[in-house]
Amino acid sequence: MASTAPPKDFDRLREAFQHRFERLSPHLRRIAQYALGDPNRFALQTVAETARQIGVQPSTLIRFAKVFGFSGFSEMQQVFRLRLIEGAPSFRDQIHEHRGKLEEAAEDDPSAILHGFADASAVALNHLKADIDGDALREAVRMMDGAKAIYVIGQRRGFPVAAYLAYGLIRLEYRCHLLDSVGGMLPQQVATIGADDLFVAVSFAEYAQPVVDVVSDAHIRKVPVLAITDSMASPLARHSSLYFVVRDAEVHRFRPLAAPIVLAQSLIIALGYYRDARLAQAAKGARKPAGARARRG
Amino acid sequence: MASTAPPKDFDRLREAFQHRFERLSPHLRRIAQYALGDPNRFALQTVAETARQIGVQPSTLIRFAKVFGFSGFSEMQQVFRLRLIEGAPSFRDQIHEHRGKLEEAAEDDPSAILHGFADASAVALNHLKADIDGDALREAVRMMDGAKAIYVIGQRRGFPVAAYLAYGLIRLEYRCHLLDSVGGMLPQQVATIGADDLFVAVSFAEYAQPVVDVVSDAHIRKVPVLAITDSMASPLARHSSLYFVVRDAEVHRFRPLAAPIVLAQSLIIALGYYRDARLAQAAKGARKPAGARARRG
DNA sequence: GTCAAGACAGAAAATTCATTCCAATATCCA
DNA sequence: TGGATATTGGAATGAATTTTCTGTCTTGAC
Repeated sequence: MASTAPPKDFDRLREAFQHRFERLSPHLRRIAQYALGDPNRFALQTVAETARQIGVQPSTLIRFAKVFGFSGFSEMQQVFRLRLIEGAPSFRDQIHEHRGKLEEAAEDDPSAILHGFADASAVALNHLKADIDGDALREAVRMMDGAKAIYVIGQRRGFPVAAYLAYGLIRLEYRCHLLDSVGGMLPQQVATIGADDLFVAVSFAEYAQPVVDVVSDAHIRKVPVLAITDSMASPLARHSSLYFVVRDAEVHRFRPLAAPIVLAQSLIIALGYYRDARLAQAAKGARKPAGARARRG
Repeated sequence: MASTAPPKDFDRLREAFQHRFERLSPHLRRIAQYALGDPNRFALQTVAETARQIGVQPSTLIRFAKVFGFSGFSEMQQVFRLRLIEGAPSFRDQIHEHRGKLEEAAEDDPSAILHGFADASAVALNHLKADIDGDALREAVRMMDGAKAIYVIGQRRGFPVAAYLAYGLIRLEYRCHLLDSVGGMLPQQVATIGADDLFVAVSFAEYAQPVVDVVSDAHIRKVPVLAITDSMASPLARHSSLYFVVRDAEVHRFRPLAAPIVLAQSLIIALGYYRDARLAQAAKGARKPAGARARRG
């Protein structure tokens, strides 16, 4: 076994785990993963408990410790325990420490910026809960589920949201295309979209012109449009069949994206349940009259 | 002995300690004091160790536990240990509580899904505030500001975050490229990145292989890598110069993106302030010796 | 001043736990 | 395909730790 001196502090041990990870056997890898993935639990559980959770034998844990130069598991676990005692002085203290200087002198303290921005985002999430109408969500889900194909567009600040929507839709196995303007063929792409498709647009002030153009074009051509935007007065709101307004207060000259992202995720989740329910219904209905035809290739 | 049901969570136990403190015998008081004064240590030490530190006999600790309705010392210590495992008292409990009533009763109610998911995201934001180290943020900002060019990559769930980072960096007028795999030239693109550039990677479990490959390739070639991922055990953590771990609990089979998004936004904001400060400094320094040359084309 | 009730110390017992060792299995190389 | 090496599984062992138990001490009341 490795006779090198065992790492005595957590950071070194973590580095050792990460450094030797590739050279470890499968079981030992899983141990390393578990230990780094949930170090607190690892610090407190007994060998038997941890072994059972990982799905290895207790003896494997001892071997693991010895590979890294410890005399046994307990000695290695001690490093994890010390981190808990000394490393994290106290959650409570840290929070209080920041709360004092939170609102004011934030500019040169990244940590304060993070705290402030996270708080602002949390506020935005509360606004979201209050603002979004349940019926509108239901209708949006129906629109997405019923579309032959879904085209998603968003630029600048809206692009991440659009990207998530496209990702989620594809994960749910909907036919979905994220319209970037790679190749500069955006208008031509949009021209192929029909009335039984769905257009999903995400745009916030100041509204990116291509998105506005594409949406109003779609609207004229009777393509249903679902919009996520930041004001009822937005050009997207005017030209869409259904839209969600997500208010965001500006913080540090930036607007939180948390609220629209959460809205997008919620839409995807709701759509997933909706589709599952529809499929279950269809399967049940089809079983009696026409035989087993619940799934088709 | 008190035959009342023992407090099962830390907050209740703490209250019980405080409430009955005056009525305790001297030794039991000292135990209560020690336990609340250094709960982490109390959670980790053995009966013998704690007894020696307090200056009482081990059996006194068992009696202490029984006074509060526990079957023995170990059972009481378990409450202290759970607190450490689950992080700050509230976070995980909140998620679990909400998960119970919100996740189940919600399937056909999009509004409930939105509320539940927004709450879960808010919890994730609290995690974020507690987890992210201020020094690491500072270092990340320095890395970004000092890089000749910044390359951002992220796929699947990480793509929206990567997209936001790229957007923010470009808005701040940093030289930045978002690496999508359009055209399938990803490895070749990466091969052109040098040691004075910076690589920013965003990836969560299950880690998209191209991102992992690209990061480990960059790491080998000594290109600094800044990673945003979800575990210390992540392959990104292994191969990066600096990484942020953003934990989030799965809700409705989807993981909230709010926390990594907020982290990304905070990084951009902090970077903006940092650059402004640097430029102001440079302008002031340059004004005297060499005339007005604060900005260069 | 004595008695009673609770608190405490310390050793002994019981339980739990980490560790060891060997057999069995899987993996790799020829 | 066969052998060799590395890896894993599982029961047995031994150490450590919690818990129990009994006797002693302190405290307060009558």
